[in-house]
Amino acid sequence: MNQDLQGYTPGLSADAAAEPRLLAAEALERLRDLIIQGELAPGEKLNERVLCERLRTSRTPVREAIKSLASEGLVELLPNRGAIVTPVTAATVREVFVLLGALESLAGELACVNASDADIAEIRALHYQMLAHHARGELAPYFRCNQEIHLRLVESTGNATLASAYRGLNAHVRRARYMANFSRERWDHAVEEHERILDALVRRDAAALPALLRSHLDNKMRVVLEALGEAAA
Amino acid sequence: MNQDLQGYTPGLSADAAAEPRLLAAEALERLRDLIIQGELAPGEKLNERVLCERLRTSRTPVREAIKSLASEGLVELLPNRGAIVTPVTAATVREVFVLLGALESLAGELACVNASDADIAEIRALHYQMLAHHARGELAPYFRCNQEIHLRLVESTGNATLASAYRGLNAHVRRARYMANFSRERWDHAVEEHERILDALVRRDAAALPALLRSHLDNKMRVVLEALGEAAA
DNA sequence: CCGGCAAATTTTGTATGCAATTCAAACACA
DNA sequence: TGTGTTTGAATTGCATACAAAATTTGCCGG
Repeated sequence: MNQDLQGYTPGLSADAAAEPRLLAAEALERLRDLIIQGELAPGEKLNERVLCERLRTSRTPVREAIKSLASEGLVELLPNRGAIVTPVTAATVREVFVLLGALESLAGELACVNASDADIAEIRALHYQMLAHHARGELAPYFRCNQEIHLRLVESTGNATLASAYRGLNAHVRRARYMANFSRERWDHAVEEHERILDALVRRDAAALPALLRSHLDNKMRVVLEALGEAAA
Repeated sequence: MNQDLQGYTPGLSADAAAEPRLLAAEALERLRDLIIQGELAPGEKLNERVLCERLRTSRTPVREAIKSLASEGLVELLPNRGAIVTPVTAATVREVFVLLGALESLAGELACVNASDADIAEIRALHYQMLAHHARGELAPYFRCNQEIHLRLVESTGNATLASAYRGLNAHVRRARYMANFSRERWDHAVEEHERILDALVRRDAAALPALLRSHLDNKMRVVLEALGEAAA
């Protein structure tokens, strides 16, 4: 439901001379990153003038970006009073995770039927790459692989609407995730879950995969909620 | 040029009477309705100047509305070339319905646990109202009741994120629905399904309700796809 | 010192001007 | 006649000017 600029690959030998990029799209992406990485804190007021200086542009693109972010749910609009970064509460995190669980569960079901062998092979490769990062204790690269695996799984369903919805919701989670540093034990457990998930995917076991994904998401949720200082359900 | 014209008419615009509503929000709503009701046809190009005249406003609110609609997926942005109404293809309709099926299924599960007795009572009342419209063959009011029931069900889960995602996707479906005029037989069948759905909800039967909703959505999808002239899966 | 009112300032919302890109039509040339 | 080019019009993207609303500041009376 959010517009995605996924087809754009910045560094791939495209002619660097021509730059048909729109300022508004650029502003949208940068603001979204600022929010996800917490540089714009939850609840913080977005001052248009300040953002204009930061993004080196005028108010028009900034305002358009803010409107888009509101549609994605990352900011809230207060009529005649501007916009604030959507607060991250335990309640909303729980809501998002429940929804993501349903989405990934559906994705698992569909992927078993629709994913190509190449899709699965790529996911398996990413899985092993992730294992390597886990073995070396490289947290940030592990996270990237992890994200990539989940995203690829969703995309392998061939349902672009599902993938788009997934990306939008995932932005919320990634924002919360930034606060969550979990224990080695939790980490090991998550990796084990991924082993079982990959196994079910390779076997195209549509009966098992959805439940595995849902419970995996459920555990992720608990970790994040703990980090938020709230008791998980 | 003549600034007097803009500040001139507090009472001339038809809808001006009461509220300090924002033009951008108004434009967004009206454009969305125009798209959903097919007055702006799928694939049609959105000309800003034309829309400005139609909505009696300047380009700024219109542009912001278009950006928001793009985030919702109702229009597609073509950089430097404006925007078009997102085409309705059998493929995207199928995608959206599959997703909606998962969402309503989840909603059913959650509603059985979280809905208040008052929520369920209200849904039951709407159900009987819908039955009345069905008995009288009043199609449009029937649709409204139907929509309202599904929306109330989703909202009764208490998961605002879920409800928001549902509303967004539902806009797409309603747009397709406008083309679908189904047979009396199909209609009767849909009503029967609603009977079973209401029954499961009243019993808070979380084991049965999700599957009922999913299959209900699946049938709705078939009807819409048929109306689109495509063979359903 | 405090609370409430009012002017001043800031900030948002809207309209419009200007530049750059795209689209279309006329034209030149083979 | 068909094709490529060029030039003009229309449209989009961005910046800015203007108006309205909200926030802050300062003043006054109590």
